[in-house]
Amino acid sequence: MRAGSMIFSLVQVPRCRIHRLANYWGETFHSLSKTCGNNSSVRLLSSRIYGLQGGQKRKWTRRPITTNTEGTGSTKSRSTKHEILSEPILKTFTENVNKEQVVEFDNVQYCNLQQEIAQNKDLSSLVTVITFDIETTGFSRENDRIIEIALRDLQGGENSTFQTLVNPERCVPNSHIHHITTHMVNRPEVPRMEELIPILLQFVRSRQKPRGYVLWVAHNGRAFDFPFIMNEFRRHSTEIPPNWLFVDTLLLARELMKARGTKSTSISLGTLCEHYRIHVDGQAHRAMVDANTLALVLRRLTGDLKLTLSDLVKRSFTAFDIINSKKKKNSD
DNA sequence: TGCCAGGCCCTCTTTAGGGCCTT
Repeated sequence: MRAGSMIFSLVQVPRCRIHRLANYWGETFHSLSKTCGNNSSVRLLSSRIYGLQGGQKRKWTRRPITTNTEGTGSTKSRSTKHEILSEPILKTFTENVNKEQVVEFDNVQYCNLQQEIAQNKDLSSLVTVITFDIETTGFSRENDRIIEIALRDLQGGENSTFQTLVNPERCVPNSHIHHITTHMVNRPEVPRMEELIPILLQFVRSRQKPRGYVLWVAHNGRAFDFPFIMNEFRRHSTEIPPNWLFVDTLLLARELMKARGTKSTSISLGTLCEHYRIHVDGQAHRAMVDANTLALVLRRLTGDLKLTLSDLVKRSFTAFDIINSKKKKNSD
């Protein structure tokens, strides 16, 4: 059986009043634990793009890059072969992606999510939940750069994940953290951020529902991942799509801690994994591994907090919120 | 010389500071 066909789509869930996320995603997460690292993904680790502006033709090389990945808590060493996949969807990403399309994408009229929530409607046909993680050259969103990005669409199915190294065009000083070296990313085959953004937008677009929203989930995303992504977009004169919402699992973990009256407990992703006895399948601090781990943590957190998809949307914030809070703080 | 990230939360608190979390 193909892994993708085992994934339980959110769209297939019958409408009901109580939309427990844990119930919705039960099958999805069950499958996730089996399929992490499988071939239901789009990897973009070896690419070359020409002429992003003006819809010029671009070429993609098929140059496999091999990286060694150490398994956490294990002496086993795995060799992962990264190369451009040949699925039709990837062809869609790599052909005819230009800024005009992105602008067209931004002109789409989205549904009124608040109204849908107020009417207690099932949001599963409107919201795409994506866990994601980035690896960077450091903590500074201004001075550091993204060197790896990975996404997992929780509705599963074919091409539900996206991962790639990113060429930062600078040295990587913190390889001891993620084991991504300067040599691995500073290569012509590895896409630069300005090349990657249109493809990333196209991928997300392929996963979202008609007139729907995309809920990005990251751990400590409010302070780190989301502003980092926003800065990269700003640097390359691209606006964050208006239908992107963000949820921070660190805030959910704090909420759970508070509800339980627990204090002074670590709520790092690693500690949450230990708490929930989640097996990390691969090397932590690699984007895809952490995005997969986060998907499992999210399931447990939303289950413990008894959150529906609507509840999660209510706890989300927008790029505007992040910018606004920063401006407000600066003016204080 | 001192700083070199920044948002959120807690507390010995809000006219502030320290710790956690992300790489």
